[in-house]
Amino acid sequence: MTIRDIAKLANVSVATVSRIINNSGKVSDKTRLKVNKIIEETNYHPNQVARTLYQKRSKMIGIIIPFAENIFYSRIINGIQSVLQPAGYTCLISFSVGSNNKKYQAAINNFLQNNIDGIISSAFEMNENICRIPLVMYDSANISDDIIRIASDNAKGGKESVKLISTAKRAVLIQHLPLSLPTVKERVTSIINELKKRHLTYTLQEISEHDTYKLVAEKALHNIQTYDAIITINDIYAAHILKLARKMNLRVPADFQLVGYDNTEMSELTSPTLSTIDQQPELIGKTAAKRLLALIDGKSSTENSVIDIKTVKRESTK
Amino acid sequence: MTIRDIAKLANVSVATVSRIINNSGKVSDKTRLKVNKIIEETNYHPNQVARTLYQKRSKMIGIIIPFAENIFYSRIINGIQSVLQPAGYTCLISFSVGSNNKKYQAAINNFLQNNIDGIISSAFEMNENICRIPLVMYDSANISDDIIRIASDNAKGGKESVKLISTAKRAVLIQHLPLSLPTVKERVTSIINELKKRHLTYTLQEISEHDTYKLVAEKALHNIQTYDAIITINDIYAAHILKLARKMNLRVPADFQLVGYDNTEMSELTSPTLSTIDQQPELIGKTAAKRLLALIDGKSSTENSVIDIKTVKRESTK
DNA sequence: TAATATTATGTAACCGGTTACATTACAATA
DNA sequence: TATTGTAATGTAACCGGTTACATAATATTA
Repeated sequence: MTIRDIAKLANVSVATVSRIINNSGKVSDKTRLKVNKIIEETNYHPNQVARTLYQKRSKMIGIIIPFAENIFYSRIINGIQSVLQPAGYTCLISFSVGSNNKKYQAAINNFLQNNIDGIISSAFEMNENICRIPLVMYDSANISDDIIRIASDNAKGGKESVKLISTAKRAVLIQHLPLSLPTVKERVTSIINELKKRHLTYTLQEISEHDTYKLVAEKALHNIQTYDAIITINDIYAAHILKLARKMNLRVPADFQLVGYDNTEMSELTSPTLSTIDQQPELIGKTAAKRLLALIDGKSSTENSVIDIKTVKRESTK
Repeated sequence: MTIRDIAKLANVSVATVSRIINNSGKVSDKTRLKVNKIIEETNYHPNQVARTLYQKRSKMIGIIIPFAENIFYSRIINGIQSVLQPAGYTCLISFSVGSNNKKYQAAINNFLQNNIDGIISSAFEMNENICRIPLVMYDSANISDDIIRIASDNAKGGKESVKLISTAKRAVLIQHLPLSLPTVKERVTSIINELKKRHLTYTLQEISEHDTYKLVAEKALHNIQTYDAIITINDIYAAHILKLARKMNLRVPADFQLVGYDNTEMSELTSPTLSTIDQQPELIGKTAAKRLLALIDGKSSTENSVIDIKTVKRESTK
């Protein structure tokens, strides 16, 4: 069933049918009624592909997600979708791109070949093809002033982590992923500043993404008698530290305080429950989508959006 | 940059360029080299939309996901993507469809309008439009013999749950979502069969999706002195029960045994760690994608795929 | 060398929409 | 009534690919 079939059935031209479908141009009420009735009866739905070909607008947004199995990104997607779907947009998603540049380029090319209207992407390589279409980045570095970046308030997140364990007397252990990751850099810098301001000493311990949770927990507790508190990478790492601490008969927060990150489901299920920082990923996603839609409609500034974090005080800190 | 531009630059016809791009028909080596060089130099990529319009094959698969924030579905997506992406397919995903039939229909219509090549969907309403395109279902009822269904071995999952707590002397409490959900029905039926076979008594307790975790935990432990074991809905519910049990000074598995489902990250982080059943969602996703590709290529039978489960024995059972 | 088969290339229609422009119908005005 | 303006509708080109069919070039065979 095509627009020409409808036109024939209604004894009008394709232009008239198109006008009715799109509510554009002048059409008499009589004709509109007649055509709409036939559209209804035949359950006709215009083909989006044909539309896209001519208009170069696909009503599709390309989304790049580094890791599919990470709940943080799932929540971001949830936020994105909650804005895009009511606006009539569909999501073309490339998962598990990780930091694989080849996969990244393949995903972008695929988007471009499908006349995508815009891209929401995490960390990302510059490419002249991309810059021509609306782009919003999340969870990545501040690459250039021309590119909108949606990021959690990592500085505040770091500062609030320190506040949670501010009663520490001895040194604080900071576990972190490589500082080459911009979000990590921001957070750790802020943690250090706040510790210094409070005249607390600290030790940095860099963790590789390839280290097992178990190993990271062992590293955390190896010299635990030296420390009063651990600020670790996120809730999962924190939960593994708690597990090992239990085995070692260490009490939290009596022997040491512990701070996670992300406020995942498990952070309120551990014993003790975890103090943590909520990045509000749904809000990150929503904001990214809103900014992108504004950009597509040509009415957006290029300033970045910083998403507020929420401090969640629970039992693992004093 | 279009195929006509390339043809002009290379002094050949569009047909020749098309043949070269698609490796179809006869082309002399000389011409092929000349054209490929220009394609390379201009970084030309054929437009997928135009292709799709003519061929009615979009190289896109529509995926319906009920809940974006559920890690179980994230893992299924991961599995799907790991098969589809190397095969050159892109995923058009509708998240958070839940059991909202309106959203469901909208998603399907959107897929059809985009000339999608196939659909991977969870629970789903019949619709004459859909049946015309390749479809694979997961996590849903066995609607009809014509539709391929990929499902976890719920019967085995139920049976293994019982085996985990088989030392129980008193009754077993079974918490479950409404039996109108086909997967729930299968599992609970199997649990009951296995309990009967072992001459164990039991109580069924139906839980609503809208009940809070806290409430469900309270319901679970309300008459706990009556029970020796609880088989609950999944790991999250189980973890909440553990949390409340701790508060009530109940020991697990000494006072009662507890079985979760899904083998989520948190199941090895609780104290005690949770015995659970792994549905292997990545495998479900992979299988669904493979079956769909076979169906698209017209070389698939309509028989269902049952995905094996893995029993994970941990500390919450004896 | 002419006839024929084979290979290489080109032309134009097609996919199913949108829209610039042309045309027709009808109402308003002189 | 003739003229002009406006509303309604129609025609055909266009988007950027693919492919059936036609034609040209070259190789093979008699």
